[in-house]
Amino acid sequence: MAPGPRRRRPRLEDVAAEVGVSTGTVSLVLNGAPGPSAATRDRVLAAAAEIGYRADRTAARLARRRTQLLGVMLDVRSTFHADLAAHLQDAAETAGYDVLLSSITPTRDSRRAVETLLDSRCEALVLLGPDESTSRLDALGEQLPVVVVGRRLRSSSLDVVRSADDVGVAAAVEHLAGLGHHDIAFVDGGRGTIATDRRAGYLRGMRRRGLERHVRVLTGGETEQAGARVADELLTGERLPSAVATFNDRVALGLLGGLVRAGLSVPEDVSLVGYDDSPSARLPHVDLTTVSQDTRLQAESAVRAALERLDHGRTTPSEVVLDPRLVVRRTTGPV
Amino acid sequence: MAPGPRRRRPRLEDVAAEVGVSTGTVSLVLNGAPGPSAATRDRVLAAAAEIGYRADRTAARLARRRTQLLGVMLDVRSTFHADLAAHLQDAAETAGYDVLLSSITPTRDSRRAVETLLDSRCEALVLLGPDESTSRLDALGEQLPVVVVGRRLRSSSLDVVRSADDVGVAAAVEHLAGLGHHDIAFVDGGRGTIATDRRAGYLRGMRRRGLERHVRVLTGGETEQAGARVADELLTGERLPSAVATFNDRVALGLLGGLVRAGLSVPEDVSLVGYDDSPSARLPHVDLTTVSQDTRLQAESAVRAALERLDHGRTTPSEVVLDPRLVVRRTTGPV
DNA sequence: TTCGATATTTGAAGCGCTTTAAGAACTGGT
DNA sequence: ACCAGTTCTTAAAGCGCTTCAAATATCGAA
Repeated sequence: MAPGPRRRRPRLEDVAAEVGVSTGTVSLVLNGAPGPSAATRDRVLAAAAEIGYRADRTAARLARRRTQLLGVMLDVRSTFHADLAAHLQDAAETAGYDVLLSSITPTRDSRRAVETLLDSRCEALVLLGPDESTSRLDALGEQLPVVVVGRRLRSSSLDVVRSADDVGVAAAVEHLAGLGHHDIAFVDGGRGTIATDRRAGYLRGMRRRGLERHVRVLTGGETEQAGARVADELLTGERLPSAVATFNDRVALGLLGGLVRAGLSVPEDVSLVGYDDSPSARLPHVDLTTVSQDTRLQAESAVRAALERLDHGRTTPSEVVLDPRLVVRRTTGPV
Repeated sequence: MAPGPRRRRPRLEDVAAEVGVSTGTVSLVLNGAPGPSAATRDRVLAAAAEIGYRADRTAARLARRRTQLLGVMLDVRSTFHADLAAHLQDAAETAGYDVLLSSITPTRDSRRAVETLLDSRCEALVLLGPDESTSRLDALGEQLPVVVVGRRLRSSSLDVVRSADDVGVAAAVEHLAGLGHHDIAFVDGGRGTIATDRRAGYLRGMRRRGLERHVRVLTGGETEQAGARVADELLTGERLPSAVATFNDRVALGLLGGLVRAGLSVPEDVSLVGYDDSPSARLPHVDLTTVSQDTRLQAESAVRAALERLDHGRTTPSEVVLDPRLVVRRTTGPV
């Protein structure tokens, strides 16, 4: 079929002309507003379908004095962000808002990503793991409702949704201790607030079980490399812990790889717990016991926080801290 | 700090008033259009910065009779799509277009995702691995320029960007044969066009090396489960191939897990090749030899295809087939 | 029939920006 | 000082839709 002549997109006016009413009436009908009679309603709807009319959101956003747009900044290449984004999409849609996704890329930093959102007149912003400084975020929060997801920070103008990292690791320790482990080590994740929280959770978990003297924090990192390094360290050391909790799944995976290559079995020789419940943790040949953050709930909380400000006039900052959930798989077992 | 009174967003008119010129002049300056004198230009720019003016894209899109919007439909939870999306973003930006991302979610199918794009008046669409029927896609293509990425199809109205799957697998076979392998099996991926192409590539690669009588196609699937199943099958069978090429990385990973658990070493006992170069393939303890599709190039090609239609009046369908690239890592070795 | 009340419909004023024809303000040459 | 030729600016007409006061149509009651 030859590419037909691309016709002008039908406008409200075309539908109106077709039916013989004013554009105002058509608009009311299409938006389900009260007023138009049932008869008119039917005719308008029929005509709209007939000529394949689709409202132009661009124009609608301008005319209505609201855009009903929720801006989401994320790194689309992070599976965690992607998961959140999908749920944010759903939650926003339910509330009658559109979502505008703006991803950072190697050549597009968070400042630019946010600017894009602002330029399209988003009414509120949801920032996934933003790397901006607190003061910049604060300044943003003065301009419009901003919800920060996954980063702990106290601010007078921002809302925060995050999960209780310390609780997650403490639960992991509790699980291991419950399996009879005493010699439980922790692989640290560096010096971010997240790492601090998770380490704190480890210490608390150990203390609660009276295992203070078994506390062993190993310097780790955030990647598989770090995990592999720790594996070497443990293998050459004198004492192998019976269980290891780690900063995140990637570290756990690196560690796992290192141990298995050295001929050790998990969980027979060492039990292992990760953090994040990333897709790789779910691979059948990995099947890592880990801690899962409920992305759906985080997304819903973020949308709710934004809407409270937008539609219900809240002006005081809110912080939602969700409890993560331990997912027991096959890398942990009794001593 | 108390949340200040949220001030009205400054408009073009405010800048104009500040400088004492018309809004038209300000608009010309801000868009770098010829006309305004250098002096005026400076004063306008200064005033705009001063009062923190940001143009409202929503209004601009309406006024200019173009939205300069490129709609991208994807499943944000696919790492492959995410990668493409990031590159599409960059490529579009370079060409002066904005990108609108619309993701399918468990509760939002591709039809709705596309509608969102249409409603915002995107000028062209890039669909990543759309699952719609060819006829629906064709119909879409009649309405506006549409580029389908990663799906082989012939259509009179669509542009297609994809990579040559057969070539990729053939390259894998070639690599293995070059290492001295003869007994090279292939784990199949089902009955999609992609699976068909990859299988064809395997057969061709084997034939080219004169290894017809070693051809062995194993029924596989698309997931790690399938790979694990194949591992069992191979282990219980009489003859273990010396190398295996697989439909994709996930299958390869499942297979790898199965073999290692059975005490076999890769690549010492069996060489293994995946397809996709997914993040898991790059994990240090996996380090899978695989075939990579150049996402950047695919993205750039897709944007180019769209712009050719939009800005240069092309009306005949185009198809870009890119050659994938073999990434040799550590799961393949000499016989 | 007539009238007030109620149900519908419409006209017109925007939303914030772009664009362009036309006007104003300069040039420099005579 | 005057004029054609340039260089700058501006006024005004939209873009496609929403909204709402005002106008009109409809209806039951008196």
